[in-house]
Amino acid sequence: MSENMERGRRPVTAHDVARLAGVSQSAVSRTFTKGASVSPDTRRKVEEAAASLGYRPNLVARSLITRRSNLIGVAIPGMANPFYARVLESLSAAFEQLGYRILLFSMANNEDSDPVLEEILRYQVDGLVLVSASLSSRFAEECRTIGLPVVLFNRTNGSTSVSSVTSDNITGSRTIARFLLAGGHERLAFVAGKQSSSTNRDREAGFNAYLQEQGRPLPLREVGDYTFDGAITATRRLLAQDAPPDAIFCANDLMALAAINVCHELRMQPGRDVSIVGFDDLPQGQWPIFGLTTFEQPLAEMIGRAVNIICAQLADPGTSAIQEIVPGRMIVRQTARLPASGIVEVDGERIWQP
Amino acid sequence: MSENMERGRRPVTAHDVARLAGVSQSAVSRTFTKGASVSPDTRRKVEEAAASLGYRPNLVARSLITRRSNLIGVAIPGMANPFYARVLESLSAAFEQLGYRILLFSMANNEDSDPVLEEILRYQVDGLVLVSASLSSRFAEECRTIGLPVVLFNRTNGSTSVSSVTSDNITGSRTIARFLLAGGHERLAFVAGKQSSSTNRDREAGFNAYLQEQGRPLPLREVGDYTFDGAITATRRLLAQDAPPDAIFCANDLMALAAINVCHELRMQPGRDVSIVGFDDLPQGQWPIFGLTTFEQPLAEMIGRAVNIICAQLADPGTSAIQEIVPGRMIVRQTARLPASGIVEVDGERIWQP
DNA sequence: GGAAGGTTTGCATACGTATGCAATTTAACC
DNA sequence: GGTTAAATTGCATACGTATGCAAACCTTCC
Repeated sequence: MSENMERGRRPVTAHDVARLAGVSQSAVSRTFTKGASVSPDTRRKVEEAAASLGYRPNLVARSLITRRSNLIGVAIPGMANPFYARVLESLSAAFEQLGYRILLFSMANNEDSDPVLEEILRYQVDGLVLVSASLSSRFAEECRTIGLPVVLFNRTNGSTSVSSVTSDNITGSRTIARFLLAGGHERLAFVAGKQSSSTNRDREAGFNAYLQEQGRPLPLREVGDYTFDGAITATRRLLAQDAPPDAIFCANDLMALAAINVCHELRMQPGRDVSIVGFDDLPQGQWPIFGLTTFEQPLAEMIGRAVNIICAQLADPGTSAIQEIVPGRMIVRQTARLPASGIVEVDGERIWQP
Repeated sequence: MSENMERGRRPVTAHDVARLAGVSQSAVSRTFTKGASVSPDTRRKVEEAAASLGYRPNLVARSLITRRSNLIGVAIPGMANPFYARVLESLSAAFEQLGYRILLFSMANNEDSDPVLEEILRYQVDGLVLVSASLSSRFAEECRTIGLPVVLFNRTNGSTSVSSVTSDNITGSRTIARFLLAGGHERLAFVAGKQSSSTNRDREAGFNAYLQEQGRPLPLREVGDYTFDGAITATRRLLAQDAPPDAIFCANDLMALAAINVCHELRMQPGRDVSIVGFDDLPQGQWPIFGLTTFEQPLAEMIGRAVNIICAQLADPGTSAIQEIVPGRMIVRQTARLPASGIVEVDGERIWQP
């Protein structure tokens, strides 16, 4: 109780505890290792000694032995988009539940991610979640070699050799196209996200595919880069045209909120003067002032799948890669004119089911 | 190039590289340790061998020796409040610049933080940033004993023995009170944040103190708990009164945005029918649809100070604790009626300087 | 060419814990 | 009480790297 009070003292180790408790270091280790064999008597002695010295097991040393760090590396783009903030929070909560901690890596905007990954791997993380980032085939191979579970979140890779979890972007955007046509819109526009992202590719493809199937022309198109400011500019351009669109599908909610802001500037009312639809279902979109009509990305479900994939691979490194595509729902609020039919209410949300 | 290709192979170690390169393990270590003494020749040999084997230094083993993990523990509340998302992102960016990584700990809503800290310390983090969390004196003492740099961010502790960085909440809220009175408001209201937080205490104290000094009655008061939903309820109650307030000071921006949403519901226009003021200066407040008048928390500056405190203590554990209070500015936009004078424009922002 | 000084290298050990193994103690049972 | 099985314990070693130390090497200068 007294000798550990000086500043900068050498940290208390299992040996110190063992000495004080009159047992071996192994005994100390075993009392702190769940499932090990210790008699109630020694356990008590050890725990008392540990408490009196303020002993705390050194997880770094433990990791070196067990080859498990209990860390999950998470690479995530900036948190300017609230969607990513939610992803991180949910991931953190889910993994903490399982006894894992999050080692955070911010990916400065979609630069090459390889150097960052190189760094991550040195930390001996037990698993890796790449949010909206891609994985070079070299690293995919590398991770498989060392048996490191990896999952791409909200992004797919070309190859099927790496696991991924996405929402059903194609069906979602097809549904949006169908919803807008059913609502009697004539002149559609699409505000694209980052051109390099798989989500944008899929959302644009699904949207355009449905329009073409219905013999409609392709939508007007601007690029908002998945950012608020980008979408402000894009929407202004769209609405300043001689023949402006009567409906705008923004490839994510953040951009849709920007579009609503532009409407506000122009004294236009979303849902009456022009329809705005997003993709994500952010909490902000539910705010009364926005009331955003959007296609849901079921975050909780997606997180659950991602965690399961990691756990499965952790339990058996031989588990093969899997591409999960989680279906979502069309959430109807006030920013888009409604179709004549198909609106149902499901646990507090209005859903469109064609 | 060939033997590391099988799945689940034992990871490549410095010994393997040494053997292939025909040097000692020490030489390998030294080539990967910046500032160590290696001849160009052996360095080349080692680097070639390392590349061909795909060697990656094991930072866990290194940490065990050097007693530095290059990890900074960050404990942060949920990210429903965008302010925290920004804090995390900025912290991460700042520390990555210095070669540190963030180990993330979500604090489920203000439960006792001690068990979480207990856990953090086992990971041998080099520093600790507690965002809006307090530190029991027991742990403060503990951290000092083991020489672990700690800084409270956006919260102060009672004691001066632990470092903290906050914005100037008292001056800020005094300024808001003065601003509202100068704008001719008669009937003020305050929407409080979490009662247990030091920021809320200070903001309420400063606001009330100025009113009292001016011989004004205390404001109406509701509690919003720093949450959007809480502030929705609080604002509705305030505005439903027989004699509703003509100005509402919400203790943070998130609640102010909620208040604006309530105004929208009630067909009231903020800045004309009622004034709304926040505290934070979130990016969302700058959105055209909100145009929130607020008192700034200068995030970049605050992050810089926090990082500096950690670094100073890292360099010299004897460095004494310091309480940093960073001044902010009153940012004037559209949600509050303006005083007759004192508005100036500073790099694109309109500031009120009484 | 040789001495002095600097640079590079390998050996051995340490970091703090987990764990296989053998020895010992305890429990169980007839 | 004696035998067998089970539970507990300590010893010794391993994890992968960094580093003090002394030996080996190279450079420089007279």
